[in-house]
Amino acid sequence: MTTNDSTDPPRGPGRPRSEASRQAILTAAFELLQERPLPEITGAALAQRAGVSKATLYRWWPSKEAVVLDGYFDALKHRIAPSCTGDPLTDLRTHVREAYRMMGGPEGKMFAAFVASGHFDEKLREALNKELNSPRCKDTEGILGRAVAAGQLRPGLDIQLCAELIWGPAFFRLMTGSPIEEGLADRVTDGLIAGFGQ
Amino acid sequence: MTTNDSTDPPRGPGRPRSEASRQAILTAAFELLQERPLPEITGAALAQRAGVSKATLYRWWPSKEAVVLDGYFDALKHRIAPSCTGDPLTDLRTHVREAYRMMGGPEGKMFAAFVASGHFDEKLREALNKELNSPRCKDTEGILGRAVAAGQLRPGLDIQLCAELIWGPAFFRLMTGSPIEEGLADRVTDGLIAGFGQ
Amino acid sequence: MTTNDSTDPPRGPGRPRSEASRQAILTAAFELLQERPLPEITGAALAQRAGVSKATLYRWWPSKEAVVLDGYFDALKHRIAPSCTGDPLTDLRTHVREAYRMMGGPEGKMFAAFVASGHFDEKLREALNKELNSPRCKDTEGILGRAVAAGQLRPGLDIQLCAELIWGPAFFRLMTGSPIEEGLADRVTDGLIAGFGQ
Amino acid sequence: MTTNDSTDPPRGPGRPRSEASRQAILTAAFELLQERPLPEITGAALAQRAGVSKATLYRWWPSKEAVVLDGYFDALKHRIAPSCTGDPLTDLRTHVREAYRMMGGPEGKMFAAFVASGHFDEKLREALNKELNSPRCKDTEGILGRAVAAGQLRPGLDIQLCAELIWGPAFFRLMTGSPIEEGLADRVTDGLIAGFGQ
DNA sequence: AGGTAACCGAGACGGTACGTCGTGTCTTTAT
DNA sequence: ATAAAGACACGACGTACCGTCTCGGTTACCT
Repeated sequence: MTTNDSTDPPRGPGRPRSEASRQAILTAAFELLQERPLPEITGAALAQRAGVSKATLYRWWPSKEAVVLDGYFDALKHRIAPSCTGDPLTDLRTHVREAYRMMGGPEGKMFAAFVASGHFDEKLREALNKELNSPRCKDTEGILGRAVAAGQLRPGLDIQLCAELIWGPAFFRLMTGSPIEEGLADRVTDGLIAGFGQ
Repeated sequence: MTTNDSTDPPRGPGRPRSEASRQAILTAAFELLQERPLPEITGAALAQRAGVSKATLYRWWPSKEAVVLDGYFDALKHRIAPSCTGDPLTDLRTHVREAYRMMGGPEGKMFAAFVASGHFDEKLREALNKELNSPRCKDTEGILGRAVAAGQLRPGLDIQLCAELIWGPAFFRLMTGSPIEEGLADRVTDGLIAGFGQ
Repeated sequence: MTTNDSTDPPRGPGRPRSEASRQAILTAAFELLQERPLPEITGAALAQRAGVSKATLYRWWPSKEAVVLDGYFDALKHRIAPSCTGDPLTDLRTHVREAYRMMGGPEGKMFAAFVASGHFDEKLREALNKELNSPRCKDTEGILGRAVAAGQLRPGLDIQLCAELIWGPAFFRLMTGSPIEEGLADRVTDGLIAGFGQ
Repeated sequence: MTTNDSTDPPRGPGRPRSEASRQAILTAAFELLQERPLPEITGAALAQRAGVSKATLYRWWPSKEAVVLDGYFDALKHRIAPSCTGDPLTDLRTHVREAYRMMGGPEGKMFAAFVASGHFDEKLREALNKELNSPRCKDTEGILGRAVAAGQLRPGLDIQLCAELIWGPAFFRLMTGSPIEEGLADRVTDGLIAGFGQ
């Protein structure tokens, strides 16, 4: 969440932080996250799986949720880089497709668990917004902006709202437990283009 | 969730279930729900507040979440009855406004807590969908259908999708912790009418 | 313990106590007593086995221990009737043998359970003393008295003490969990005769 | 019972067991034992009195009875050291007097509670036999043996039986709830010496 | 014949103790 | 200083049993 960045070692005295432990913890966290629902991941199990003491966990992270979230972030190298072909509408379609594919897959499962947990944990929620939700919305808004600029979407479009209209159904499905089926992304995109295109 | 229905007393032998206890429990549940976040509501506190034994709680409900959800349902007499003025578009606007007002207020806070908890509790989620989410979407779809029939929205409109586009941003805001401000409902409605009206 | 006597019916108005239920309860109590240790006999199990409601138990007995004790008494028709052959020393030997055989068998197991429970339950202890312990000691003392009178035991013998010396080892074995083996009774009797005979 | 021995600290890694907690628990156990009957001593009360968590109790002892028994043992420094004046008969008299005084006093009350509880708890019974009953009988037998060797008791005396004849009445009184009055010890000793002396 | 009263079964109730589990902290020795 | 090991205080959990109570119904006596 905060303390886990393995940046810059301008070391003072004493034994340095074990990079091996840090990696083992993050790996263990992600493994457990795939095996069982978040509330069933205990600090003890996490420590044992990583071959690490509980104290080490709490020395570097404020809570077990923070650890697991970092494990999730760490395993998440493939953020949705907004594709950029030149045709904004194609980019949009691809972007939404990828987003919905992710939300409908195992990663979405984890994401939903964090969103749910975040409702009772401010820190967690903020980290999640900062690292995932905000950038993703910004990406979407960027593409929408380019489409408007290219004259493919109506000028004066409420871009921020439009981004929320895109992500909204995914959240709705995720949190109500409905599946995010194959064609949903295109239905959303088509609908919006039909409505807001020109 | 299931057992709480105070319907039909075709009694067999034995002491009948205490209606007073049942009501006290539901009331206590709703009170506590207003006072603190769901995970901080304990079974013992619930029982004590209701002047009831813990055993009585667990005799009738499978978990404290179920109790609290029932308390929430019980206190929820004012479902959003879809207003029906005659003008579908006005009805739609009113409907969305009311929905967003609810989602943005204290009741939405509780609702969000149940949605979040439901992610880790199938029973809870199903009850929530059955009692709230599904009926609300049906209401929305009904209004949209009438608007289409009245020729105020484009024929062939993907009504189910459109309902999700309406509810989606509310869920998005709720689960990311963003406020659902005053004008959001109208922005959504206006946007959709602008896009899908004719 | 007290209320269970099925004596004299000088009845007033109202439905009379069900003799069938009373018997069923006592039988069930004794059956359960043979099946499991006393603390594992619950009021509910007792009632269920007897096909009776818990209320009926508590209407007639003050506690479940009292019920089970009555079941034990009820099944105990063969009190050790002090044999009386004419030779007091032979009678004594037979009496002690029978007493120790009982204490070493399954009945002694139950008896010990009541003695143990009685330590934490005054009522229970008193009933046990009144119905079993006192009469048994009286029997023993009677035989000892006859032996003294017949000049077979030393005159001036402390008869009450002697009875306790006879019963003492049995209690000692019972409460320490040591077995009461075949020959113990005779060892006790022989020892005492050797010491106190003349 | 087993785990409480504060012996040998050949320590490995990890936080060592808190000696302070251990002592506080044993002290609390003994205090409570003096205040109320054993079955009314609850695990929670024990923990609270000792300023310790319930988990710590159950980490080291299998049951509350075991804790209390250890508390009892711990407070019991004054085992009846068999007095040894030179005259075995005097020693015997003193030994029995002390034994009966103990059994008749408050310590005997506790002892009886453990004996009673032990009847339903094998572990408890074994610990009690190993720590108290067996050594005490061995002491008695030792004195009896010396008396026989000194020619003060009849040769060939059944020493083990004789020890049980000595302890038997004390158990009898204890478990039937009769008082162990002042002169009982001497009556027993005198009776046995009269019978088995020479 | 009808009334009254004590009984019966079923089973829900308040209360209390149980023993377990998870959290985050603290205390050791070893690196 | 940091690590593993693991003991610790705290507090919630859900279960079990106790003895009481509240129902609808059932006998019996007593007018």
